[in-house]
Amino acid sequence: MTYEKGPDHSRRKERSRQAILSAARALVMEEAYEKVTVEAIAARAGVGKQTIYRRWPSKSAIVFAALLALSEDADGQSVTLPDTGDLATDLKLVMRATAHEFSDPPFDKLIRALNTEIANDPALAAEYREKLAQPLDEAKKTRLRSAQRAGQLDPEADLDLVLEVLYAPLFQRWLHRSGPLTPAYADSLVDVTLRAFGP
Amino acid sequence: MTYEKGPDHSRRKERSRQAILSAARALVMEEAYEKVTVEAIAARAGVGKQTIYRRWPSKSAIVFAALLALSEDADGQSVTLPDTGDLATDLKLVMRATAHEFSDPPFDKLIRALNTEIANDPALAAEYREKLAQPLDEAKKTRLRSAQRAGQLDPEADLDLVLEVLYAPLFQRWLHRSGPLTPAYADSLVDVTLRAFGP
Amino acid sequence: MTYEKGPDHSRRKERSRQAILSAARALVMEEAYEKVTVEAIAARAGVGKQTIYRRWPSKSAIVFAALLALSEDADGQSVTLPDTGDLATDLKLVMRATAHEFSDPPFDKLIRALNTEIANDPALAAEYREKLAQPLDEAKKTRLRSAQRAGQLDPEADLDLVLEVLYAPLFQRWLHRSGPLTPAYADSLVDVTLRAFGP
Amino acid sequence: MTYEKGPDHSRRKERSRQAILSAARALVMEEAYEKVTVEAIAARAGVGKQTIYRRWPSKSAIVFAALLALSEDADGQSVTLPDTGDLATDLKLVMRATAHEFSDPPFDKLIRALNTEIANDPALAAEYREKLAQPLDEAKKTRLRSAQRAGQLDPEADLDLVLEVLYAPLFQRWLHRSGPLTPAYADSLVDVTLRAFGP
DNA sequence: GACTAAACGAGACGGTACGTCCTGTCTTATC
DNA sequence: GATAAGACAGGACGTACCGTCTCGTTTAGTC
Repeated sequence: MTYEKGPDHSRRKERSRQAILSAARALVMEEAYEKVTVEAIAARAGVGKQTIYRRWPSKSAIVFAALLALSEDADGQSVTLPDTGDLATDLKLVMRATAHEFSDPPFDKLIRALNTEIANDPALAAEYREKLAQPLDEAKKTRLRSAQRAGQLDPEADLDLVLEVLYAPLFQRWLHRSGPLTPAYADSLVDVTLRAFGP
Repeated sequence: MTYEKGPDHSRRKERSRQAILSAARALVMEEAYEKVTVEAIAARAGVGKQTIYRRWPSKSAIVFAALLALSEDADGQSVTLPDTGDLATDLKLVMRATAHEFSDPPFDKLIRALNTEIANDPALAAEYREKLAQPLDEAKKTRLRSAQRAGQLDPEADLDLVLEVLYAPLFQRWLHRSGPLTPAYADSLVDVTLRAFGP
Repeated sequence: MTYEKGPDHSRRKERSRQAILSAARALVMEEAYEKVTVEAIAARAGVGKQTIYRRWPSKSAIVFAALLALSEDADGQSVTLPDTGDLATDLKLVMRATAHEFSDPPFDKLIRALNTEIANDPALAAEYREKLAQPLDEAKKTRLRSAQRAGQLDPEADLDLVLEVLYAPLFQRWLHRSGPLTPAYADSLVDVTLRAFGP
Repeated sequence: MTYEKGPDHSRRKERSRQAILSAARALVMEEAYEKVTVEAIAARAGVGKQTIYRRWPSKSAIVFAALLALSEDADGQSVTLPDTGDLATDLKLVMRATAHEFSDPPFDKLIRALNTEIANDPALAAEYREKLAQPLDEAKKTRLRSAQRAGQLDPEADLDLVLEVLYAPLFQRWLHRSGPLTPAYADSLVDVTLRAFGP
C-alpha cells in the first residue's frame, strides 16, 4: 500500500510524456542526431521546455527514453524466436530480418542515435543492456538452449559468445558501413556460427 | 633543385598543424567528446580559430585528422603481423594486445570519439575505412593468406568475414561495455574463428 | 435582500487575502521591485498562485493593493493636518515628517515600487490618484483653506498648484536621489511656498 | 600615451554599437518598457545577443545608454538658454517647450523608461545626474545668474532650489498624470517661481 | 454528524525571455 | 602574407517566472 501526498496529475503527465517521446522519436528519425534540439522536440510536442527538463536531465536521456518506450510498447507481444526445430533455418530468418531492419533509413537514424548515446554514456549503456539488450538476448538464448537439447549446438557453448559471433559482425558492418547487409551475408553469419559452435 | 620566391611558410604551417592536431588529441583523451570545443583546441594549440577552419571544415574533421595523424606516425614502422608459423599463437598475441589497448582510458576516449564521428558521418566513415581500416585489414589478411598456404585456414574462406568474426565481437563488447576484455576472451575469439574457418 | 446558495467562505477569503497582501508588502520592502515575483508572494503567504490570480489580474495590481491596504488601515484615524493657527509651523511639521518617512529604507523601497507601477500604468495611476492622493490632498487643502480664511495665504491661490510647489520638489529630489532630504530642506520648501502664495 | 594589446576592432564595434543603441531607442519609443526585450533589440539591430551582453550588463544599462547617446548627439549644439533680457519671457518659452515635449507619445514612453530605471537603480541615477541632468541644470543656472545680475532674481537664492520649484511640479504632474501640461500651466510655474524668488 | 460545493495549496503545464556558450565567419594589428 | 586574437551573427542551451489549468483537500454551511 502506498501513501501519496500531492494531487495526482497523472493524466496530463502521461499525455505530455507521450507527446514528448513521440516528437523525439519522429525528429531522431528525420534528422541527424546532432541536429535534433530540445527546443525542436518541445515545439513539435506542443510542450514547454521546462516540462521536458522536469523529467529528463539531458537530450540523451529523452531520446533514450523515447527509444526505450518504443520497444516497451511491443513488450506485450512475444519476444520469442521462431522454433521450427531447425536452428539454421530459424536463425537465418531472424538474421535476415535484422539485416533488413538496419537498412531502413528512419530506423537506421534512430539506432545510430541510440548507439551514439550509449557509446558515450556508461549509465545509459547499463540501462540499455538491462532494459533492451538482455531481454532480447534472453529470448535468443532460449532458442539456443532448445537447439542444444536437440543436439544442434555444442552443449558446452558459451551462449553469450555465440550471440556475439552471430550478431557483432552484422552490427559492426552496419555501424561502419563497411559492407552491404544482404540476405546472403545474414545467412553466412549463421553458417559461420554453426560451424564454430556445432556439436 | 627548386626556387621559392617568398618566405617559406611551410615550416610555420607544419608547426601550427602539429600543434592543432596534438591539442585536439590531448583534449579528446581528457574530456568527453561533446565537451571538446574548437575554441579549446585553438587555445590549447596557441592558434587562432581561423587557422583551424582554414584547414578543416568542422570539429569532426579536425578530431578525425588528429586520430589519423596518430596512426600515420606509426606508418614508417611495420604494419605487419607476427608470423611464427602458428596462426593461433600469432592471432592470440594480436587480439590480446588489442583488448589491452581498448582498456586504456585515454585511448578508450579517443576511439569512442572516432567511432561517434564515423557512425554519424558517411564521408568520414569512408575516409576511415580507406586510410585506417583497410591498410590494417590488408596486413591482417596477408597473415591469413600465409596461414591458408600453410594449411591452417580454409583456402576458400572469405577473409573479410574471417576478420569480422574475429574482431567484431571484441569491438561490440567494448563499445557497449557489455563484458570485460580479458586475455581469455581474446583467446576464445581466436579459437572460435579457427573452429569456424579451420581447414 | 439577497439569496445566497452556498456557504459563506468569507472568513477564509479574508484570511488568505490578508496573507497575500502582507506577503507582498514584506517582499516589496525587502527586495528590489523587479525581483518580487508572484511565486514568491504565494510561497510566502502559504497560498496557491491561483488564489492570487483569482483576485488580482497582475503583479502590479497585487502590490498596488498591498500598498492601498496599508494606508486604508490608517483610514479610521484622522487624515487631518494639524492646525495650530500658524500655517508655516504646521506645514513644516508635515513636510519634515514626510522627508523623514521617505528616508526610511523599507518605506523607500515600497514607494519606489508604487511609483514604478503608476508611472507605467495609467489605470493604476488613476486609481492611485482617486484612492490615495486625492484624499490626502483634500486633507491638506482643508488646512490651506483654513489658512486662506486666516489671511495667511492668498485667497485666490490655486490650491492644487500650492500643493505641487510644496511637495513636488521633495518628491523629485527623492525619486532621482538628487539631494538630501533634511529638515532644513523641508522647511525651505514651506518658506518658498509661502513666499509665492502669501497674502 | 596608452598601450593597447589586441587589435583595434573599433570600426565594427562602433557600427554594431550604434545599431544596438538605435534599435533600443526605437523599441522603447514603440512599446511599454517592460515589453522591450533584449532579444528584440538584438533582432532589430541585426546583432547577436552576445554582442549586447559583451558591452552592457543588463537591459536597463542598454536602454540607459541609448538615451544618453541620444542627448550626446545634441552635445555639439548649444546647451544654452535664450537670454532676451527678460527672465519671465525666457523661462516661459523653455517651460512651454518642455511641457510640449513631455506630451509627445514616443518621447513620453522613452522618458518613462528612463525614469523607471533611474528610480530603481542608484548607480544609473548617479550617471543620469552627472551626464544628463547636471549639464542641463548648469545651462539653466547660467541664465538664472544672468537674471540675478540684472536684478530680476534674488541674488541670495539657492539656484538648485529655484530649478526644483520651477521643474518638479511639471515633472510630477507628468509622471503621475495628475493634470494637463498646458502652456498656461507652464507659465504659471514661472510666475510662481518668480514670485518666490523675485528680488 | 454526514454531506456538499466553493475555495483552497500545491504544483504541472505551455510559453517567453533570460543570460551563457559555442560555432563558423570576418576583421584588425602584428610578426 | 599568413597569423593570433578575438568580435561578430546566429542559435541552442538550461533556468526562472508568467498566467492557466488540474488535481486532491479543507472548510463552512445545510440537511
